[in-house]
Amino acid sequence: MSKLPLSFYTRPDSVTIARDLIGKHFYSCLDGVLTGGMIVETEAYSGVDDAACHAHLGRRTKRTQIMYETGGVAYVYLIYGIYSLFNIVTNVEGTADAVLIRAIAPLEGLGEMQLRRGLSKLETRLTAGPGLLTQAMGISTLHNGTSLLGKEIWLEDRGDSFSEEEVLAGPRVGVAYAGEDAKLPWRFSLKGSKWVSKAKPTY
DNA sequence: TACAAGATCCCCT
DNA sequence: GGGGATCTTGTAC
Repeated sequence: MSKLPLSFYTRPDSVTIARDLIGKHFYSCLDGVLTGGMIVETEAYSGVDDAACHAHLGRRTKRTQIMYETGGVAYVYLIYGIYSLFNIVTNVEGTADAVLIRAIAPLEGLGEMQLRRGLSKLETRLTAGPGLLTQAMGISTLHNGTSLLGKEIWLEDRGDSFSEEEVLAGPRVGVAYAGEDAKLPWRFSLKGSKWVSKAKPTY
C-alpha cells in the first residue's frame, strides 16, 4: 500500500496513465472518515488537441486554469448544476491533460458512503459513475486544485494489476460534441466488474 | 447582461 | 427506455 508518487502523474501520455489507473486505489479522508476503493473505470483527456477536453484549442478560463498546472492535483468541476466530476491533472506545467475517474469498486468506509449517497443498502448506485463516486467520497468543487500527495485525497498502489485482456478500451461517454475525437478508444474499464458505470458512449 | 448547453443521474412509465 | 432536474460556465451581443 504505497501512495502514487508525483512521477506517476507528470508522465506525458494521459491515455497510458488512464490505462494504468485501472486497479489503482482512490481514497479520501475527510471529516476524519476514510472512504474509497479500487478504480475500475477511467477516461483520458488529452489537452489542447482533444476536441472533448475543456482546454481544447488552448482555452484558458477560470475553470480550466488548473489543468495547465503540473500533474498530481485534482480538477473538480460541476456538471449539470448537480454533480461534481473528479479528474486527475497529468503531464507537466503548461500542458492541459487530465484523467476522469468514472467508477470505483468500494472498499473502505462503506457505511459513510451509503450515508452520503442516501442509500440503505449496498448497491452499484453507490460508486458506479463519475457523479456518484464523488458524492460517496465527499468530494466537491471545493477540492479543485487539491494535491493528490496530501492527506485529504490520494491514490495508492495496493498491488492489484490486470492483464490487457482484462481491461477494455472503448469510446468515451457523453462527448458526442467532440466529432471524430468522440470515437477515440480512451475510456478504460475493468472487464466483468459490476462497479463499472452503466453509461453508454454515443458511438 | 443574456442565453444555451453540459465529461450525469434519478425516477417514472 | 426516456425526460426532467438544476446552475455554472463560456461565449455572444
